[in-house]
Amino acid sequence: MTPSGRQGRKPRADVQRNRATLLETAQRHFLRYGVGTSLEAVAKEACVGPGTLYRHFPTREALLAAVLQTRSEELAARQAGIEQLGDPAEALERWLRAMEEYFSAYSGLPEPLMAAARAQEPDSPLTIPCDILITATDQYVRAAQHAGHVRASVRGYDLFLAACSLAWIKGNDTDEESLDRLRALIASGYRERDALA
Amino acid sequence: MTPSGRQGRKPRADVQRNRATLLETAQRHFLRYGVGTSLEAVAKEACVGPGTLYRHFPTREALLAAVLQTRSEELAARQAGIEQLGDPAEALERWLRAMEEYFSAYSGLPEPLMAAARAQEPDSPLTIPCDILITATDQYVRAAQHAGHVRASVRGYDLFLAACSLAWIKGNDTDEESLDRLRALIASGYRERDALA
DNA sequence: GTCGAAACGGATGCTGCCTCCGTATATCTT
DNA sequence: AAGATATACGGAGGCAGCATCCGTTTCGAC
Repeated sequence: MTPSGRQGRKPRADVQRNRATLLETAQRHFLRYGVGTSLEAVAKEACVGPGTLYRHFPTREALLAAVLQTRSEELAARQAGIEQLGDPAEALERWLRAMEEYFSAYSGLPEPLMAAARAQEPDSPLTIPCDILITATDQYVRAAQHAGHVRASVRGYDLFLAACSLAWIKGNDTDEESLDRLRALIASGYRERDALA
Repeated sequence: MTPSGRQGRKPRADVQRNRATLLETAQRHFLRYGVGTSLEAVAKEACVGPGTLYRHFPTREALLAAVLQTRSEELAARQAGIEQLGDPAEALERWLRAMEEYFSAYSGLPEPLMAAARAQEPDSPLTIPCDILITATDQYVRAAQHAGHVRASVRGYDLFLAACSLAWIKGNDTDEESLDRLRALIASGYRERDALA
């Protein structure tokens, strides 16, 4: 029998401390060097051995997912703000922008996200968060479609992919002007032509 | 004085042979494993030492550019065919599709292309080919704009980026159906709304 | 055949990944 | 307070890939 209900022993203090330090350090390194940064370097700067890092986070993706948890909460906060306004078209637009920024948090982030998004079985720790985002996007899309602002053929997944692409392009140091034109191009691609607006 | 006009010595035969074998092998490996494949493995399969590979192609990008040369010629051929038809809108559409396929030739190809595209100084062997493609795209765009089929705000570079993104998404094993919807979305983004048809 | 330039190729040093297991330590027991 | 034990630590080590350097080989010229 596993001691599932109550643990027979209080969890050790150093575990939580190390985990927190690792997450903090990893976030800094992802920010500075991208998601491909050396995990050994992260471990060293967190003053733990590589073994400890890998015990806490078995794969790079697991670490990434844990670090991303914080950002996800920020995104949720923005989501709450977005849903305040009644205009579904505006809401969709802002949501897409929020996702794009979320995806641009660290350079190289779009790749693992894409990989996780198409996996049906949650073999990656990123699959669940991705599915949540896709579902959320779909809801914004449906609302905007219902109000006649978005073409019927558009799926939430399509715009998820679009946001991912924009983040990818952004991560390649493309100038903001070109990005704005691309965003506009995509927007006028999903918007209904004879919108009531 | 350098013997620039004529070489003082006939080029060695093994040089050309090795180069050809390396290109052939590299193409196979890029095709099977993507542009990130192990260069050591390529050298080994081509029956040369790593030193030889690096002497012929100092960087991964140099090798990639050389391999891509072949594909470029195919693209040029398609371009010739495209310019036959008089419809500029159709021509642009086909050109974009051709570029997308070109970019999808090997998995991981879009990244170095993007990196090369934004470099102004040809520090990468891929910069020149990229500029050629962008210029070509711009010409197709202008022609289509002149005929009133494409919105005035669109630049060739924008659609180059779009094609690159599509290839990137494609390289992440996205299903063809979603890709088609994205292509349609982009197309209806750059097309003029009140087109003459 | 000999010579010299040119090219070869693999040994080498480096970085990063990931695992395994002897050691250290936090918590529990009495 | 001190021993017992589960739990976690950490770094050594094996592996793979990159990129270089230099002693050796090979090709072409004469």
